[in-house]
Amino acid sequence: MARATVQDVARTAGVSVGTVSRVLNGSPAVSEASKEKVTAAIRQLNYRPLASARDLRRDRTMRILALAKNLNSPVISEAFRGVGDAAALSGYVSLIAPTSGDLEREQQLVDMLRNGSVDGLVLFSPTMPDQEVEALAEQLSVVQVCEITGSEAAFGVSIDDRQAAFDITRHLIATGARRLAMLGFQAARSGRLRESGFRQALADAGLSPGQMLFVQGDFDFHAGRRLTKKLLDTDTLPDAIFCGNDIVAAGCVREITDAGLRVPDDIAVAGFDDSVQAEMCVPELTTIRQPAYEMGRLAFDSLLERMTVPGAHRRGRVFLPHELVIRDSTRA
Amino acid sequence: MARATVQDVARTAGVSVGTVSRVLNGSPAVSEASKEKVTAAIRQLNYRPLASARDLRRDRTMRILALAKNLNSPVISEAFRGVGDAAALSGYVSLIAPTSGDLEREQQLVDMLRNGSVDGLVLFSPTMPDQEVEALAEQLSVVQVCEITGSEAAFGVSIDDRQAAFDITRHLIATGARRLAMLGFQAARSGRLRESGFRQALADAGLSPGQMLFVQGDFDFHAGRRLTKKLLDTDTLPDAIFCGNDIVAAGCVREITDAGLRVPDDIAVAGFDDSVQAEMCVPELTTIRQPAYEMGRLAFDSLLERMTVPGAHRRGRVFLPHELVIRDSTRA
DNA sequence: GGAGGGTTTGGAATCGATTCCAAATTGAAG
DNA sequence: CTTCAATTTGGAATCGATTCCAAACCCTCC
Repeated sequence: MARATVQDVARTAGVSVGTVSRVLNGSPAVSEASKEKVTAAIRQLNYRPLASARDLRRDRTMRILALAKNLNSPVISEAFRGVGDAAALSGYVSLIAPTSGDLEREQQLVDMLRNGSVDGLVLFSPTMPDQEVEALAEQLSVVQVCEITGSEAAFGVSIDDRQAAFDITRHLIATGARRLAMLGFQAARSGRLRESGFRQALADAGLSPGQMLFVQGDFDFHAGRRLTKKLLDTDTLPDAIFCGNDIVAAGCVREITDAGLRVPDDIAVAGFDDSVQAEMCVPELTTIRQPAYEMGRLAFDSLLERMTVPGAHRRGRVFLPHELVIRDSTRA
Repeated sequence: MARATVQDVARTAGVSVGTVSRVLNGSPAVSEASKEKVTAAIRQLNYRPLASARDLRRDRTMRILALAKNLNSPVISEAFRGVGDAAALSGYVSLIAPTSGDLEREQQLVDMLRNGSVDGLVLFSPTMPDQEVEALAEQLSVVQVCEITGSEAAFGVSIDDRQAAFDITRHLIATGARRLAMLGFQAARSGRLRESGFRQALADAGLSPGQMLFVQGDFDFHAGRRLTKKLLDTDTLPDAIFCGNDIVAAGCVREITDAGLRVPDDIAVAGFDDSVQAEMCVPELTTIRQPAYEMGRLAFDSLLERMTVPGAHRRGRVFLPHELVIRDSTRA
């Protein structure tokens, strides 16, 4: 049995297609009698309006798409929950797709916005250069969350990564650390900002940075172990290590512990993101909490305005407050 | 500037819409001269075919949607990678959306298949009852991965959860355990199958199960701690605990360690899934590895056949082999 | 130079839902 | 019983890309 159309419904209900459409869209200009006939016919034929026909005519889809390198990240999945909940309140469906850092796949997904498959786009961790993000946001409905461009040309929601790294580094120094190392991720802007905040805190305290190690590939548990091993193989050990996220910090702690040293007594370790891994770690990690859910909500609100108000193009960046969460991995 | 249409392209290129469409779709029946004019016009107008118009005419979208309660699960995100890679090879875009276990939201997303917003659906952890899944699969392109219905009415790819739980429990017994407890999740079919495998292994060894504790809400780290605490508060301690996944097992290990007991010497612990958390845990977890990526690939292949071959409706279940990964949390 | 083959092209019809306009119906008021 | 306004209805036009059919075109060969 083929799909029923609005024509079929009109025929079985004994009314015109106009009336069927009016019932479907809750127009008040329909008599009670027609409404019942149409509703009955719809149920009888198991009719659903075809999305492509409706989208074509209405020129919108009520769908948005979010893109991230990777869906595992706890911050991103939480932020996407925020996007999704806000979207649902306004009748939008939100979908997400991983790009795996593949530029070609990212382009293919961004094309879904260009060709009208979705009404808006949320970028969590773009692979394309900042300039392209901004060019895209210039003419289409795009917002950024977490990983945002350096300029004010587009719109983005994030925490102040530089300040957060500065805060947590200052905490490390306050607990007595003097030789501080960092395990970071320079491929992302947020990673570079965190590096910068780290350096600034050291400079302010009159200290000079110890070893700065940066990952090339995945910024994960094994990378954390690998880099820490390299760190421990040198003669002068650091007394504190700042890691760009909790997972890497967990790898770091693990490698230190396996080497027979103690955290935080011999070496303090700090993470970033306050993901569940921060609590799974032994000792539990001092870290930075990001208001990810709220960031997602805010991003959708801005996207909605962009999609619905003609000519609205919000620019600039919103930085939500982060929180320093102190746990046993850094207590003196 | 409004969106350019195929008409606009035809006008600026000085050809007909038919020719433009032929160029767009790579038809050979176009002269080199026309092709160039059209390509130039397309570039000049920055033209992209509108998805809804194309989808309407072609009666397919080249998009599929995957649904899961939750995107964090490492097995699901890996399986979805498999789906996505296989889909990309066939020119399909694959998207995913979390349902949060909310029936209404799930229905809204399933409607995207019903109304032709996508061509196929991959279900990872449905919230709707099995019967509805099967009714849906009966008439539309749906496949299940990981969490599959009990009957052969629909199609699904999974491991044999019962057998896997049986295998790992037998391993626990082989390393000397005699009083075995379990932390499980009965809300999911896979959870019940794992429970059944666990019980069977005990029965085969002539043992009777110790405490069987089941979570109500989230099956996460904190739930693992909470349940383990309850377990440790009784007078007769178990000498091995089988947990329904690695995260819960990590919580379990943590609670045991915090209580001053040792894993595996006092109590052995086994997990499930072989996620990165199994390696982050101290000691590292004995667990079951699922070939998640391969499961996803296979599921897409079947979905593709269902979507493209008229009348094809593959039924039944495919169980891929799992692997028992033995680590320090259970070594004698 | 013309007939016959293949190649290329134009343009109308189509997909299915929405919307606008005019026509039909209803109801109330006189 | 008319008249007028308000309500309800039918149906054609529309959205933009694809596809089919017929017409136009180009060669080649006799």
